[in-house]
Amino acid sequence: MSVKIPKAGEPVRGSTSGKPIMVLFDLLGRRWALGIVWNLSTGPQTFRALQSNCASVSPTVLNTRLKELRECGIVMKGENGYELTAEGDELFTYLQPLGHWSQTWSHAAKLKEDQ
Amino acid sequence: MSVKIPKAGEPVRGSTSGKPIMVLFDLLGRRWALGIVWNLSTGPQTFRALQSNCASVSPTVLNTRLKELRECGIVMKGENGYELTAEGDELFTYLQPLGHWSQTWSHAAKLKEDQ
DNA sequence: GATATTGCTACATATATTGTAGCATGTATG
DNA sequence: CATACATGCTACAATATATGTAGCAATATC
Repeated sequence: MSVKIPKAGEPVRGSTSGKPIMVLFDLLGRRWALGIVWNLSTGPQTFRALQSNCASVSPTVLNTRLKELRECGIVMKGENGYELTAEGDELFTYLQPLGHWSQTWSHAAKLKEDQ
Repeated sequence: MSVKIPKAGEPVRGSTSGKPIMVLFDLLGRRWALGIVWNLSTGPQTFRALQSNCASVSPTVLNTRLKELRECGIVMKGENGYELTAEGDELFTYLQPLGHWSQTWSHAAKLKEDQ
């Protein structure tokens, strides 16, 4: 069974629009996809390194995600293992602000929980 | 069976760190979560409206996602259906640039495919 | 009080993810 | 050369999640 990889301009999992943003969301809305991009932002990593940084990801899924991300031009295989492409790097710059936001969000969530 | 909802500061699905960004990624890395936030950014929507905007989402999953997003303070129920909270709105402002980026990305992917 | 719309729940089926084992290849070490 | 270790996977069973369809209860509309 081959993995369905979202292609630009093509419908994705039921979305008949094929809107690029929905294609992207479909890709990133798979387990560990965001985490992989995030982890690779600090530089190339071997398969095993990624595996231990993405805590509980199974090699099966890691490999599947890496395949998908490679086919979509976000990740590539280099000398030192897997790394972000120029595009992947650009994507990361848009993801990065979420790091800071998530902290304030998490803080707010905690306060609410403590009430 | 209750849905495990990521809580700030708590470990998530095997990630023992509980880093906020990983908590957020765990939440957003579930099917349709990103799409729901995106769709709600234009204003409140009824359950059924959301359902038809998120093409193939099943009511089961839509309801599960909405519950999760509500518990995490990103979505709330208002007079006119579901809508983003102030925090959700803020999250969206960080997501928004991805809309434009996804278009150039999709374009690049197409060119590559055509070679 | 009949009809329509909305917000779901139920449930069977299909798909995705996890967790563990382990193999093939490459490189370093005796 | 042998053997030991790391790396990049694949296989596969068990479990969790998502889809698709049906339909029900509650409210609004005629």
